[in-house]
Amino acid sequence: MAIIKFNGEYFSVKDTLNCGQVFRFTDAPGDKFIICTTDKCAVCYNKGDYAYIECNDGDEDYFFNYFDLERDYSQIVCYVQQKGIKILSDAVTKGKGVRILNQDKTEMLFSFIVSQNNNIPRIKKIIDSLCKKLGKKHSFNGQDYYAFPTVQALASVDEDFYKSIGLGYRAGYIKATADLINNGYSLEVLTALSTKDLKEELKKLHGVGPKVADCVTLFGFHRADSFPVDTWIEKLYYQDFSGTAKNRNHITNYFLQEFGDYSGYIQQYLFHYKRNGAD
DNA sequence: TGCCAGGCGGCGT
DNA sequence: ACGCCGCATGGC
Repeated sequence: MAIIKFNGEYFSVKDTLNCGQVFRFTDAPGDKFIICTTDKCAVCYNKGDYAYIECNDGDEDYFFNYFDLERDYSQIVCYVQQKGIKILSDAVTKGKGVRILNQDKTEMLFSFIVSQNNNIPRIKKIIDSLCKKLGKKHSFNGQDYYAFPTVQALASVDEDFYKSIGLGYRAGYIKATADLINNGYSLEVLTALSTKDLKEELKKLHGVGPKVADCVTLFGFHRADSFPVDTWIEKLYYQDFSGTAKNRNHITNYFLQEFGDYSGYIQQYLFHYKRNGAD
């Protein structure tokens, strides 16, 4: 067992998990969280002035990168506060421990196809059953968990299977995308593209529109010049920014112009603030 | 119960 | 390019 100990000022495990970027985590006793990603697992928590990550020996580098620990978030928070926008300052004061995780591209793509027009508890449930039914069983800390399915496993079942676990009309999207990637389509080669081109490329996939593409560029490729607009952010834009743009694409463009390469971080602070309350 | 959820594809204009 | 509609399911 390895333990990563990291200054907790800009790393709140709880806040990082509760801003909608990740779905495979559960509560554990003692205000801890069990986090699964790809085929790995860790127990994470804050205690005193520090955040702790307990993982298997050999996974330290993976989780150091996963939690984006090489990045200086004080500089990001400073930029956000210097904008002088009240709701932003409030959001970042409340959520300065939010980090953007470096997650697996494939896992993000399938997870956010599942997420469309869906609610977070249900998204978590569906992804959990995908892993249980199609993922490889592992154990960590004496407890069983399941890896995110390989694309081979995802492609090995038919659309009816996906309907049977509650995916509804998204079943066809998952199946089509699984087949495509299993037949050789590579997400990794897309890394060479600019964020704009990357988004356009992702949107060609069945079931991937502007919002899902923005989530994949932000959470899977760590492109912070992305600003996903979902129903929460849309409400916030009209209520708290007195926005006048008429559709979600325009809202995205508004925020990108305002916040440039910091857009993705700001989106997370705002989403966290809006969904978890201002208290 | 009815509205809503980290929207998208298809279609008409 | 833009707007509208149907869509599966279940959380609350």
